[in-house]
Amino acid sequence: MTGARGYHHGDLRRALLAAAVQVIEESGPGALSLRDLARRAGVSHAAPAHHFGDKPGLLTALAAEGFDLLAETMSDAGGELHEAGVAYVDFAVRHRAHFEVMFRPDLYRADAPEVQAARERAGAALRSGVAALPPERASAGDPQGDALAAWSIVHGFATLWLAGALPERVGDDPREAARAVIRRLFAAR
Amino acid sequence: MTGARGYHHGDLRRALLAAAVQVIEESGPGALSLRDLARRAGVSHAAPAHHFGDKPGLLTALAAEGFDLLAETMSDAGGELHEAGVAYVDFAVRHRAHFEVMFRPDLYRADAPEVQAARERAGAALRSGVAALPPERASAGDPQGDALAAWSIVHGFATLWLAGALPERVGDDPREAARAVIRRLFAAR
DNA sequence: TGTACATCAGTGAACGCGCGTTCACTGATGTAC
DNA sequence: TGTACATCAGTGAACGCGCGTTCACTGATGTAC
Repeated sequence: MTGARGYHHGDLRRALLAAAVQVIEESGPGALSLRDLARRAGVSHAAPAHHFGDKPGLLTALAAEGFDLLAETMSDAGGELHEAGVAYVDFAVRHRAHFEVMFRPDLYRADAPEVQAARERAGAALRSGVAALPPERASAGDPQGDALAAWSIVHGFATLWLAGALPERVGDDPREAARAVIRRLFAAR
Repeated sequence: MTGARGYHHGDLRRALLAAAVQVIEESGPGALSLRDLARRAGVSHAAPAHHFGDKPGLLTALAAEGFDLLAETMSDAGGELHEAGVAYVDFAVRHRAHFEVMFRPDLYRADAPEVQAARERAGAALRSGVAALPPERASAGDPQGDALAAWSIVHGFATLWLAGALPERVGDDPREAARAVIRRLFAAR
């Protein structure tokens, strides 16, 4: 089943998504073309349409996969908000292609049910981290404000990191640098 | 000089930049083509090359203009960090096209001197806001950490706002919502 | 005030390219009997 | 165990399109004398 050869590819869908990730990491989502992906997967140029219809279709699949992966990564962080935040940044850096697509809703069909569901799972992971904050670190009665602040700070850090906008001084370990920034937001008061 | 007609456009450079802003706001930077901009400016398709050479050249000019405008906006906020942060978000929302390009360095020549200089001015505005923080709101001895946290949180908030990723509950006034988030970061402790 | 000339902004025809889309097709696989 | 048939993944030729780039050009403007 996996790795099959010949007329039928075996797992063209996965191969196309993997090729898309590679292209996006190299040159951004703007450089994506279905013909190019087909070429990279060693398949005729019309084959991708069989699986995804069109480019937004493919990116919708990529975004859904991304939100799923993000939700999983954050949940695995142990229910602690600081760690979930570090996991968020780590996800963005390690899955930069997914991350870039996920937050550019003009590129895909953000209202697709599989995207909505996966996005909701990621949101739940964030909220559960906020709920686990010890009282002296939370804003009394404003968990939504805490969630928005936490999301903003990790999202901003990740985005700036990926854009190469941060000064060298920040270092080359995104997890460590992110941890310091998050700690700053949730210092006890 | 301005508004001239006939063979010579008068201010084609400005007209092309304005058209680019419009296209980016409508469809993102990926949709940009020099031929389309020429069409919108009512000029032959080869004219843009006279002013910008190529697409990255045009976007370099746009990015430089953006960083300049951002530096100006933040400086005008009165030297107070909270207000500079609000101004940052406000800039992103009001000049969304500039903002989107500025932080996608693969689209333009980020090492162009006019970009570097304008970016440095914006950075200075941020640092001066941090320097003006009252001691009970700052991290003793870590102004760079404060600056990074502040930048991350406003950048993240702005980005999420522009991506339409925030829940409705946040409201429709980005300045007000941003202020609450920034206050959360710099609460006295 | 007039003339000659240099400079420069914008023109328009031509080119080659990669793209998405369509469509009749063919090869492989699975299933019914 | 064998045959017939349905289904589905992938093919390959063809199309029209918008793009960037090149290049000899022309119209407008400014300046020297």
